[in-house]
Amino acid sequence: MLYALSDPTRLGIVKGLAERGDQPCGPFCVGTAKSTLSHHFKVLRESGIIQMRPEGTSYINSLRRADLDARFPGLLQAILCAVE
Amino acid sequence: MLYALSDPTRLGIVKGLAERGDQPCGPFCVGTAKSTLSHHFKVLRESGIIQMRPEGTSYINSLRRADLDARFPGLLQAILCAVE
DNA sequence: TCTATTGTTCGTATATCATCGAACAAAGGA
DNA sequence: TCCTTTGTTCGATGATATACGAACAATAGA
Repeated sequence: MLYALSDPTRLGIVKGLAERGDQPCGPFCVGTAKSTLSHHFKVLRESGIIQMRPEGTSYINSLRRADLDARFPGLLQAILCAVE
Repeated sequence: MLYALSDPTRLGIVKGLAERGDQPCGPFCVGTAKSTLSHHFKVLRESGIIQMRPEGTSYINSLRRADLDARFPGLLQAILCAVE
């Protein structure tokens, strides 16, 4: 998990989801290739930090806050507070 | 800082310092080359996580808990708790 | 002075990672 | 049916990281 969040792009995604709520991948696609973003979302998914659910023509990403708090108590919040 | 702690070797060093208190590099030199350890200690030092003070013929490493808590409140503790 | 201990630095090899473009798959709407 | 949108997968590439041995510097002690 620390590895997943040690990349600035991925940390930015997590921060964005925390601040602006669930959203698809699109909004993060600024200045980065689609395939690169897809890779980062996959890393976040496989490390259990986010989940994607299909909705209409796209997918909605959301933070798995409850799961993370259960496995790493306080860690996500500490990281999000420190990101400012 | 997340990058520094995302490496298992470095996380092990930080955990060792937290559990067993200040100590030189030597005790961590099991199964890893001296130069490799020196590199990891340097990364930890440069990211502000530990500090080294000369003492006799060697150096003593210590966690910079106060500084870390000031900059990233609760983060170190959350990580150490999660490491078990 | 000589030797041992402790950690650093250097050069190098290997592995991993981030990034990209292009091609692809799935679903909705015209 | 055709086209658009959204995201994935597949190489390939360049950058970065990890790891090692060997040589080095500084210090303490015999």
